[in-house]
Amino acid sequence: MNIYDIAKLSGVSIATVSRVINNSPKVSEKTKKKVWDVMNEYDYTPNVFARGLGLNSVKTVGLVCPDVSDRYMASAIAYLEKNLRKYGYDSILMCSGFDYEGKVEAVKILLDRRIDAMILVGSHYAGDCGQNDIQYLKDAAQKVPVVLMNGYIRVPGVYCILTDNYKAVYDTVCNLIEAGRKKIVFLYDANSYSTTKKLEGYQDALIDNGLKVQEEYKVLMPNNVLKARDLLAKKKLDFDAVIASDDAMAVGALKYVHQINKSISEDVNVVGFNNSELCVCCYPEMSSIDSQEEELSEIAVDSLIKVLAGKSVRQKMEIPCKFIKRNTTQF
Amino acid sequence: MNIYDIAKLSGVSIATVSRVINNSPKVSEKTKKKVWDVMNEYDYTPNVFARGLGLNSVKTVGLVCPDVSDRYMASAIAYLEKNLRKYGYDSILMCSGFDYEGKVEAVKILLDRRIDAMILVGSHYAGDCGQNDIQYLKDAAQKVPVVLMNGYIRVPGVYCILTDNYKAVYDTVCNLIEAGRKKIVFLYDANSYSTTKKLEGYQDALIDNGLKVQEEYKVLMPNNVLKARDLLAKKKLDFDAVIASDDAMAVGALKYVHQINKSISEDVNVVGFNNSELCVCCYPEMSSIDSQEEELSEIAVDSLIKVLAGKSVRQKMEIPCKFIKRNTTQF
DNA sequence: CTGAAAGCGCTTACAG
DNA sequence: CTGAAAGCGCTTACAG
Repeated sequence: MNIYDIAKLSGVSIATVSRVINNSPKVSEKTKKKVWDVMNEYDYTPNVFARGLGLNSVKTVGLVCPDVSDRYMASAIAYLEKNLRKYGYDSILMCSGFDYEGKVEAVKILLDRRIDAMILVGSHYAGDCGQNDIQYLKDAAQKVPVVLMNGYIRVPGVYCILTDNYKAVYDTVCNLIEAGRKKIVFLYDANSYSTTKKLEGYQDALIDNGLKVQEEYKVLMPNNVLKARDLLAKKKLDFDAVIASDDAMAVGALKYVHQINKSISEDVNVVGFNNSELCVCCYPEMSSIDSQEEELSEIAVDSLIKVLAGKSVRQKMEIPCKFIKRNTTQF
Repeated sequence: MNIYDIAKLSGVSIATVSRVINNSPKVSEKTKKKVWDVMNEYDYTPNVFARGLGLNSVKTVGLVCPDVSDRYMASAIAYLEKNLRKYGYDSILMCSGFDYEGKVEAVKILLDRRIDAMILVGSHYAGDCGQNDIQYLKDAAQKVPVVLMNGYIRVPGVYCILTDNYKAVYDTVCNLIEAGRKKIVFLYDANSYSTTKKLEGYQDALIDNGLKVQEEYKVLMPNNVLKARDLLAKKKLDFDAVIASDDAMAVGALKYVHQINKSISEDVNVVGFNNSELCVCCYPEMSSIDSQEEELSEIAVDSLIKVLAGKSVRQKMEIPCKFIKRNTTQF
């Protein structure tokens, strides 16, 4: 069943059928209805490939993230898919991995599929692998609009939507210091854009409060509860507060504190990042900085739709994080 | 730049170019190389839409799950995407939600996109909404191969890959009873296929060990740590073991036990399901039943590829779960 | 408001 | 091993 069949059955030309499919205003209501009825009766669906050939688009956006099994990315992807669908866009998912090659390949596959736009989730696309490694994004942005969620690069055609991670960490560390903490550890798992911002916030807060930035207090580690715990145990660092770039490491730290029989809240404060369910699994429950995936996703999609409609949109949009204070962790 | 340009530039016909694109064995190595060189030089990529029109496929599979932000589904989707890509298939993601309408819509959108196959993740597609609600899957299976991950329905063209949830729970409950537990609670959050199997395993184990199945010990609740904890607190149930259909509820139970100053392991055993990172966040760490997403995803993709290649494949494939015993929970 | 016709860029059966 | 030609099923500028 194709457009010719429908045309024949409804006694019009294929041009007219095409117009009613695309809801063209130039068709009379009467013929519109006539054709619709036939299409419904025979359960006709236009062939996407043919439409694609004609229109050079099938309303698809590429969603790329290093790994959807990561809680943060999964939740972003979920919101994005939902929001995009509202506007009739389907989502092709690519888990690119964290390596440069994987990222380049994912972007290439998507471009070859003639997607209408691309949304990259997580700040691992903003050049954490070196200096010139965003060339592939620049190239991609020449072809389709590119949205970066939680990363920032100043490239025409790349729209960046992010939360203010610098400020979130800066403020938190200031609060910790005001509450009397002096030996504050920063745990992180990557050198991505957002992590770098968090690190800067951490360092600046220390400096602005007259504390020294100590190298051994900046700990790079796997983002994994048990590994984080054990690494801290091995290092035997002496600290009275922890802030981590993701919850899993923070929970690991919390467990370590437990292990050495210190009291969370009394002796040590622990703050996580991303406000995942992990925060309420541990004891005591853990404060965390919420990175607002839902809001970001919404802004990302709205902006993208505007861009696709030819409207102008700001190249960088930053919203504040939210500090989620759990009763049991006080400062 | 299209196939005509390449043909002209390499001095052959478009038929030949098409053949080298498709790596047809009928082309001489010499012309193959000649054409390849031109394609590479001009960075030519065949137009997917035109290919789609000609081949009636663009090597895409639809991935549908109720909600990717669920840990279990996210991890399955991640593995599926990765495995499918190995075979050159791209993945269109659809988060259908848990309602019937959403599921039907997701499947329809995918079918309209002329996907080559469909993989449904989670057992919510196996008819948890009523009796006749799998008609849309039957219809879909007429058009493309359908794979159900962790669900089972006996429908031609629907291939079901699942873990033996019944046995996993049955065995666990038997072990609990042998260890002296008598008041075993079962927590669950839905009436999906797999949950129903788990519930059956729970009940049969009780019966086979001469215990009574008590209705108040089967607790339907939201799959959420704090809500689970609070609901149990409100119910004031007296129990000495808990098994849940997902980790979050189990952790909630564990926290409740903590709250009433009972000892996990001494007084109460708690076992979760899906072996997520939540299990190691709580204290003490929690045992859980691993539902083998990675293995399932691999089998799912392998089977699908076979089906697409016209080979025959078993309609139902079931593998055992793995019990993950954490040191601190003993029985 | 409607139709005839060209065009989108491939694939492939057929002939050689 | 290679090419000419038809076909895949749409969209749309043009003419009326």
